[in-house]
This record gives sequence, structure tokens and C-alpha cells, in this order.
Amino acid sequence: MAWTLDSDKPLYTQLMEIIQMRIISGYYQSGERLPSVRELAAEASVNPNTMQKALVELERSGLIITQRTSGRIITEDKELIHQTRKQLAEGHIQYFLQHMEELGFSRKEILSHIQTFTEGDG
Amino acid sequence: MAWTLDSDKPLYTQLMEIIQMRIISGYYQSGERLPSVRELAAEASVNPNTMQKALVELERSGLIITQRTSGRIITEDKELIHQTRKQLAEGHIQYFLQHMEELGFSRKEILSHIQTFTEGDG
Amino acid sequence: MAWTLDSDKPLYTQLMEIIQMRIISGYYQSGERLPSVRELAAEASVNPNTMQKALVELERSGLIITQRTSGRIITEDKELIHQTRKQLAEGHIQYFLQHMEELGFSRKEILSHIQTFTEGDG
Amino acid sequence: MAWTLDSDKPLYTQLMEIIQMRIISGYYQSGERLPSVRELAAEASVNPNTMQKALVELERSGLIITQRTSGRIITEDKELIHQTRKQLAEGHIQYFLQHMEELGFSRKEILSHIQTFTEGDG
DNA sequence: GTGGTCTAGACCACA
DNA sequence: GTGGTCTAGACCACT
Repeated sequence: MAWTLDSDKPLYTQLMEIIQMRIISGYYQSGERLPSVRELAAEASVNPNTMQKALVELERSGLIITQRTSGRIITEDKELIHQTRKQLAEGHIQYFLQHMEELGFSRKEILSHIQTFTEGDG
Repeated sequence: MAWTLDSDKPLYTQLMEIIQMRIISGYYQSGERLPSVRELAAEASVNPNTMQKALVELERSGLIITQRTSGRIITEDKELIHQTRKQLAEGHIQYFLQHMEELGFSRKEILSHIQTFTEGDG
Repeated sequence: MAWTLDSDKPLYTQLMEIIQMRIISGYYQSGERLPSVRELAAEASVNPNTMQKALVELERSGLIITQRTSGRIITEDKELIHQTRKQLAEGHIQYFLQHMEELGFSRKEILSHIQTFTEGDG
Repeated sequence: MAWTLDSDKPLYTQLMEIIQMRIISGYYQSGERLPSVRELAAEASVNPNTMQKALVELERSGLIITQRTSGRIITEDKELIHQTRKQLAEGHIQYFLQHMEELGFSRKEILSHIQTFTEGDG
């Protein structure tokens, strides 16, 4: 949730993902006003233009809506937020399973590995 | 396993990954001679320089070895191949679990989703 | 004719155009008193300042006239109203023809397309 | 077809439209390589970043395709080019007819006006 | 040499 | 004060 940025991916991409997670997790509530570009940029310690680009991209997904001169709000379409979460999850699952299978792991092995990991951590 | 390349990641990175997978999966056998740069480049429809760069990078990992006069061979160190496979798998698992948790899925939910997917496919 | 506003153009511009259309169409009659700024603003659900700006701009065109004490009235110059309508129409026609020709349509094609459309609708 | 820019719309929007017209009209041929961002920017006398923004937007429509480090090409999907032309034309026609009717012109009057204009010019 | 990203700093229209 | 646009100039990865 913090503004942890690395340098192997474009900043604006990472900013998008962080804000997206904040919306999905409810940190930014549906219908609420998003902090201004300048505030967000200061928070994340990036140039306002970079944050601007991230927000424009996010707008395309419909998660945030720009109101010409009165800031941006989080969509009130809770279903969209839910769908986004679901799509991200399915994407991760498919990507994961595909790559594990390419590495030659059977479904059973994958499951048992996951279980080992989850037990290990908690 | 095919030479499926997209344009949002560097070509040489993708080539590396494909060849690495071919080694791990046994498509290229331990100790065998790798096709020439020109052959591989033709196969993948890329510039030989690009394929060259991929192979040089792969050499650093030790999976392939250049022999002064007779091309490149796959390492005979089967343990290295095994280790590489294991590291890739663990990387995938950690990445996957971390992101699923960020999306707010509990360990139980993750497991059940995985099971649903694996059942769904076969 | 309704107060349908989108957010990609300035609000005051859109308000101007709507009121202008209401005058041209006779919804607001020549010589009549225009509703007060507050009423119009309430009707359109905008800030009175925004409506005010729209009216001030409209005054420049002469279609509405401010009377010191008794609000604003629609011009009694029916010829002006007529001229405005004509100018708008000619503007639309020129804009339309120019862009259709840029798209490579001949005059004949344009006419036949228009006919198809008008037949299609009624 | 020239780089005629005015200041009431964003430059990048106008650049987009000009390039789009050049593609539709065949000035830039399907499958051909587009001049580099820097060249186009110099041609149009705008900052390369501004031209870049225009091209990124155009890419979204699919009319041009970016090849990571070897420039951009015009799509080879001639059907897409054709569709784009058609959509633009229909948009213009609908916009035109709607506004003329709001001004109180009947379909017959619209047609006769168009004819007058087309005869007048050629 | 190509596109992509980022910063810094400025100006504008709008509400 | 808000978002939007634009410029100038820099650096980077890739081919």
C-alpha cells in the first residue's frame, strides 16, 4: 500500500497499480474524492506529470472519473471494482498455473507446494 | 515452447526465457549441442545479433557453455538445471501468493480458487 | 432542449448553446422576460456563477438584453434571431461539407448519404 | 493535409486528426513506415513530446503500430482504415442532421441547402 | 537512431 | 485550487 517504487518498470505503471490496489482494497472508497494530482505526486515523490499520466491511464479503465475542474472521484460502480479485482485474480492464477506447468509441475505438485508455503508463513 | 514473442518486453529477454524453458523441460538435453546462433535466429525470426545477446546472457547463468571451436552445449550439470527449475518455481509461488494477498484473498480462498481452476481444466 | 451537459466542454459554453437554441426555436419568445439567473441555475443544476457567465456571453451576441432593474429579456429584434439561426446553419453546412470532402466523399456521394439517412429515420 | 494548427483545441488532438486523415486518404500507405516522432514533430513544428502523445493516442485506435525500436508502421488492416473512414463520415452526418433539425430545418430544407452549396462551389 | 520515460517549470481555462 | 497542455531537455534500453 505504500509508495514503493522500483526502477525496472515505468513509474507511471507502478503508480497505476498502487492506486488500483487502494481502490480495490477500499483504502479509497467508492464515490470518494481522490487527492489532487499534486498531492498524490508529492505523496509518492514523483513529478506531477508522471502522476497525471498514471491517473489518465486509470481513467480509461473506468475506476476513476475526472470532473473537469473539481478533482477526480472513485467510480460509484462497485460492480466494476469487484470485477476488476476478480479479473486481476484470475489473471494471476492463470499466469501462475501456466508457468508452473511449463516448468513441468503437475496440478497436484502445484497444490502441495502452495500448501507448504502457506503453512510456512502462517 | 514455440517462439511466441510479443513486443512489450525486450526480445532478447523473451528468447532467453524460451531457451531456458527448453533446457529445463529437456527439449534440449543436458550435454547436447545447441543449434547455431544463425539457426536459432532463423527459427525464431529474429536478428542474429539479438539471439546472440540472449545466448550470452544465458551463459552467465551457466546453463549453456561456449566451446571455442564447436559451438555451444547445454551444461552437463544436471543439478544446476534442477536448481534453476526450483528457483523459478519458488519465484512464481511467492510472486503469486503476495499478489493474491494484496488483492485480499485469504490462504484458504487462494487454495480453493486454484483447485477450481485445475479441476476446470482437466 | 433539456439541460443535458457533458463534461468535456466548458459548462458555460453548453449553457449558452442551450439557451441560444431555446431562443431560436421560440421556446423563449422574442420580447419575453428570461427566468432569473438563480432560477436558470437551479433548473440546470449548475452554480449560479456559471450560469451568469453564460448569460453575459450571450448578451454580447445581442440575443438577450439586461435591464437595469427588471432582469433580462429576449431581444425584440426578430431579424437578429433569424440571422443567428441562418449563420449557425451555414456554419454547420460548411463544416460538414469540408470534413466530408476531406474524407474523400464527392458531392454526389454526400447527397446520397444524407438521403439514405433521412429516409432511414422517417 | 498541411500542419495547420489553431489554438482552440489541444495540439495533440489536432495532430492526431491530421495523421488520421493522412492514413485514410492514403498519404501514408497501409503497411508503410511512419516518419519518426522527431521527424514528424519537426515537420509540424511542435515539441516531440506533443507529437508522441498524439501517436500514442492514435495507436490506441489501432491505426498505427509501434515496433519497439524500429519505428511505427501504419496498420495493414485495410478494413480498419475503411471502417474508421466510415465511422467518421457517419459521425459527421448524424451530428450535422441533429443540429440542423434542432435549428428547425426539415429534411427537405436540409437537402436543398446542401444542393445550393454544392452547386455554388463547383 | 528509434521509441519510451521522466523531470522541471510554465501557462491556461474553469468553477 | 483543480486538471490539462505544452515545452525543453535529459537519459535509457533496444536493434
